[in-house]
Amino acid sequence: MAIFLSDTKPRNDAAADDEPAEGRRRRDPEATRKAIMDAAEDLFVLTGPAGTSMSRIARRADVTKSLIHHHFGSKEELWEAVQERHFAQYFEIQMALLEQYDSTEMLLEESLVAYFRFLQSDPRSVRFMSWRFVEEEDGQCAADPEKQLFEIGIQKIREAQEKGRIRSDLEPFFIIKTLIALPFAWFQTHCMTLSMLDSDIEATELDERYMREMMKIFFEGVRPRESGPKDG
Amino acid sequence: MAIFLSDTKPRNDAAADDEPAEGRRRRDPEATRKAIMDAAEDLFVLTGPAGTSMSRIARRADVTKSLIHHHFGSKEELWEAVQERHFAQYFEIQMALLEQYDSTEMLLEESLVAYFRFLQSDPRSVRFMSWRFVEEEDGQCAADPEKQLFEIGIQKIREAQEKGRIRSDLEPFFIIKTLIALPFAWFQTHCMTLSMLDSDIEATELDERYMREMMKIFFEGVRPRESGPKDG
DNA sequence: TAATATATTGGCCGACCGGTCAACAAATCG
DNA sequence: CGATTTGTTGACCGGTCGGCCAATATATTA
Repeated sequence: MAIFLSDTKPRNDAAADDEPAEGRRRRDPEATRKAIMDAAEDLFVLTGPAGTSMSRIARRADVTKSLIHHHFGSKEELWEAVQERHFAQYFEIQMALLEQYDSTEMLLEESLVAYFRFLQSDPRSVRFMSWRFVEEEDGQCAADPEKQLFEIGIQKIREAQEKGRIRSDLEPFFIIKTLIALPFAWFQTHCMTLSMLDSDIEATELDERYMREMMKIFFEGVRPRESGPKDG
Repeated sequence: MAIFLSDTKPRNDAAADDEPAEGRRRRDPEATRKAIMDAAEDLFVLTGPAGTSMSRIARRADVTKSLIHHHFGSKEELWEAVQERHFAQYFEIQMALLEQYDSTEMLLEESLVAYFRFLQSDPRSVRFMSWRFVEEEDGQCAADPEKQLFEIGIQKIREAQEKGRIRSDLEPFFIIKTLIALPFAWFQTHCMTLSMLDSDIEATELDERYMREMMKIFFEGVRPRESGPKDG
């Protein structure tokens, strides 16, 4: 139940040589905003917006609660700001990944591996997404950048289909959906998967094995067939 | 932001003909426990454990807060009781689905369709699972019934592999992982998917299309190959 | 029926919630 | 330099949180 999580963070570690010993740093609103968002992101990703209190964020960011309200307004606005910042860099990374994908040279395989590696290296993204899903209230519209990523991805897949790299009888949108689902669901259930299996298996090795199997299935599923499907 | 959700529920709707008008129902601890758990489940699934207050649950169940504590102890214990009850019936359904699967007669296809239909008909299960993922704290061990389901599923797939229905070069555990991931991720992101696409598409029709495409990919991926994989 | 057990209530607790406010201090600007 | 803006603070607000407790009403039992 209890999560150990230090609520205080050294804002600057022993680098105050040109500053008077008794004095505070001279104020720096940008750094303050960043410190608040960093602390908020740490806590939000861990306990979600409902489970995270403003005072906890303030303590962790080493500022007063009032200062958070001064910079961000309400808790919800802070949560949205943190989300925006996080997804901005998420979309940047994904966009870079997508743009370096060239249907004539780079295989879809590499994109899938890249996405898998990204989620593997950044579990926060998985949890962030999960909070969004679970938080979803009435209208919950998908973010515009997300649509944009999908549109580009769809176009790339369509090109690959025209070049005969991918089966043409599949709709690109759904291909992407499954392509995302496979790595995401793995890492979303990562903790429970580990606890279900023998604990002497290394997590990273398990990841590799899943990735291999997942890709075997996926790419056998999407690669073009020479002969039509036969039954009986 | 605001979710409309009536906090009170008629415990018995106008069926008090043999009861004195002024009197309360005579007490019924079983029914009370059920009423509390029903209300708690409604709210937990919607706003999560952290976002749901005991008083809200009490109001919705039409009992006092103290009564909840009397029957369940703490909020966490209530949350666990509700989880247990929900997963008990989830596992019961899944077990029934699994047991009717016969590798000689029933195809894996039908199991996948059945799972898809189940999640489609019961969005609460998706949200429940999601809360568990997101709530995960340190040890978070997988429930025993869950392991049991996996073990049976693995065995069924192994049988199918021996009968040549499924590729033998895939580990059954990972086959199940992907098999679950595909429908689950779809419904977890259902709301955002709908908002991303043109709103004139019917949700159920979209579900059907996803299911078809997902199954095309998955079963091309897991079905046995006559010839080995060729490259170049 | 009396005694006991338990389902149920309303009131209360201290802690904490998100948020506001006046005051102050450090930048900025004139 | 003085005036203004703005980052920052601590005290404080009403409200709600989860939980506790004594009292009461109903069932059960002896």
